[in-house]
Amino acid sequence: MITLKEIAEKCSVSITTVSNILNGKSNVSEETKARVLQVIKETGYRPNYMARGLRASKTNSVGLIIDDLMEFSSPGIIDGIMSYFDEHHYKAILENLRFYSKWGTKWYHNKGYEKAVQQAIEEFVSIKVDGIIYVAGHARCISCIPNNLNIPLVISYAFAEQPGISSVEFDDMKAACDMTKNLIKNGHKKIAVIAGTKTNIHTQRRLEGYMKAIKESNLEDCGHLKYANWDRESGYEAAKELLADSECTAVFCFNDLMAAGVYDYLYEKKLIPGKDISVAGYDNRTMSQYLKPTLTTVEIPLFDIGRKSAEVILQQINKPEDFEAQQYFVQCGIIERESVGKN
Amino acid sequence: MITLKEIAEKCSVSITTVSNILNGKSNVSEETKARVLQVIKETGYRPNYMARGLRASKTNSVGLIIDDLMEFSSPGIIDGIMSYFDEHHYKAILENLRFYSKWGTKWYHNKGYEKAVQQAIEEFVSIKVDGIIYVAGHARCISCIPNNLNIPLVISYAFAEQPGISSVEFDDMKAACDMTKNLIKNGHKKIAVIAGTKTNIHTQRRLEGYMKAIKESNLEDCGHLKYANWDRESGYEAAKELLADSECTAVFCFNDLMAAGVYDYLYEKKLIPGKDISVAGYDNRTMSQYLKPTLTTVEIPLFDIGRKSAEVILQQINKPEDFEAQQYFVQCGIIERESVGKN
DNA sequence: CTGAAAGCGCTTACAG
DNA sequence: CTGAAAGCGCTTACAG
Repeated sequence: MITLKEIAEKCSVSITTVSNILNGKSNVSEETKARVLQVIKETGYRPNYMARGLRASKTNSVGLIIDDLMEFSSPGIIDGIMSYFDEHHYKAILENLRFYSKWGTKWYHNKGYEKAVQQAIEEFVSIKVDGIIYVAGHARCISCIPNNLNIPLVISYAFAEQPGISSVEFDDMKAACDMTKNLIKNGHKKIAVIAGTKTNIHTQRRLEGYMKAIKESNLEDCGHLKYANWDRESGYEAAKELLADSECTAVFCFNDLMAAGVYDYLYEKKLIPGKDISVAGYDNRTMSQYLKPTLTTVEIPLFDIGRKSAEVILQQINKPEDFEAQQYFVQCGIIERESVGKN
Repeated sequence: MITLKEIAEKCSVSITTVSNILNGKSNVSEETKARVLQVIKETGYRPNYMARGLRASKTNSVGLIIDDLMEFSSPGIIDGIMSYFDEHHYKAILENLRFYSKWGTKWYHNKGYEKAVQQAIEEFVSIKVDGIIYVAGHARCISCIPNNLNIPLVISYAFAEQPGISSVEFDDMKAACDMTKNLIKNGHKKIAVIAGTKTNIHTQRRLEGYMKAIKESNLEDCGHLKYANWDRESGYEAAKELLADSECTAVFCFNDLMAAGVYDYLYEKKLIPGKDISVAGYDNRTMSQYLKPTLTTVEIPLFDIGRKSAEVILQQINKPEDFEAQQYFVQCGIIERESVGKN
């Protein structure tokens, strides 16, 4: 591997000069600059990242802490982050905590997870990343970020308990409100809800959005609400209890998986989604367009959440003087497909 | 950040001694060792990664080059890699090439992609990773790895043209053979095939496996074969042409997406998969269990491919003397669901 | 505009 | 068993 020193020798200048050129300092004559740049190009010289990092304590890398890479939201967010990093020449170092794989769907009830996050942060501090993005597996208030952290950190897909830490989420409440209004616009007045787990923040925000839409449309909440636990089976069970003999003409499921469970129930009853009863989902998972009929759902802007997170962390790294912690919200879209019909 | 030097001062020993203890050298008395370890623990000292890397030119990190993180196979493979790295205290640095996003589904016909891969390799060499894993987006013979590469590299999900580079893939041929035999075991003698694109290696290997099963079962190839391009629409079109008035009782689709297209066609014709005609898929994508009836398919062991790739690269890094390039094949499983019935 | 020198925090022969 | 010293490849005041 060719070094700065060798470049300097080849050009008969000092290593200081070469370093200055590499770092875009203006105090070098055009003539030497051109000559040195030429040699650098010819030799294919690339600066030693470690040496630069050690000396300047700036590594152009940020650590990504991922609750679980296999969670449906993770790859999209990371993709967004990396597309931004690529453009700005930053590298991402991955720490995949694998919480779902290790501890099942209820991992966040296991307080051990907080220690794992803290260890990951420590690890990244030790390897001297310039900043950290914590990509959460689901929305929640995160309280395990050390208070004395002296390195930029932003939370993606969740938010921090303490002030001073930026986060970027999607506008859950607004999207639920929009979807409910979409249902109402289609003539539905009694809309059942299959929510997620009761204490979950997604559930709370979506419920709030639903209520807002009902209220703003001068309707009354029909009270047909069931809490379920986000999976297909629980959606099926909830549908069974909720739709058996209600007068609801539509069901709003707080995720696509539970909507699939509703489909299972309707299928059994020989009822057709979008015709006999309208069904709306949330998440726009890939499977939602393979359901028959296709599922009307809320699209979560994962890529944009990632991009924004990357933008925010690089701003905090490179312009710390302008930094001010904020909670950012990215807007969702409504994907209209076949499962919602006119009433 | 506390340094080695400070630890040494606190313990009144030399930094050499502390370094030796940290690196598990045996030439230190138990007494000093215990004392120093105690202080290290108390202070929460963590070695500076950059300094260690610079001096020892060993970073305990490997670069992951990903064709496209959004490809369905990528997260599972990466998850497997990282689970192994976690156990062995290695870090992964991600380079997401985003080929599908940038250049569409035909990116590998665009020779520019090879340059991007080479740049990514160069970049990783420059930042001094200990090794590189190239996670391909689909199986193929990769010919753009520099010959004079003096850093371990293994290919995951594809293989290298030149000798000397290990790869780990899944046993595509065997799985296709197994699935075909599964169909035959269910009494099907005329099995149509909806293959992928003609020159694709997955297509070739799966076709080979299909033929092998036909031959070993003393059946004759019914000749009902259509090449399609892996997506749902092409599966639909192929089904239309292939199943219109053939005597085939089963269709083997070379991926789940095309199988979904077959479902679309059958749905139109009011035919039921698994009853009127059997359908088999390949990939075990999430959506395959949301199709109705659920799809019988081949499960690709993504996690295991990742684990194995990680194992192979660490072996090559840490025991270069034992290294011998090999092409590894991980076995797939058959997921039997509802879309294949008795004939 | 240019360069000599110190130093980032470690590891590694080497001497004792 | 212990430590002084060189050096990994850079950046950064500082002097000229």
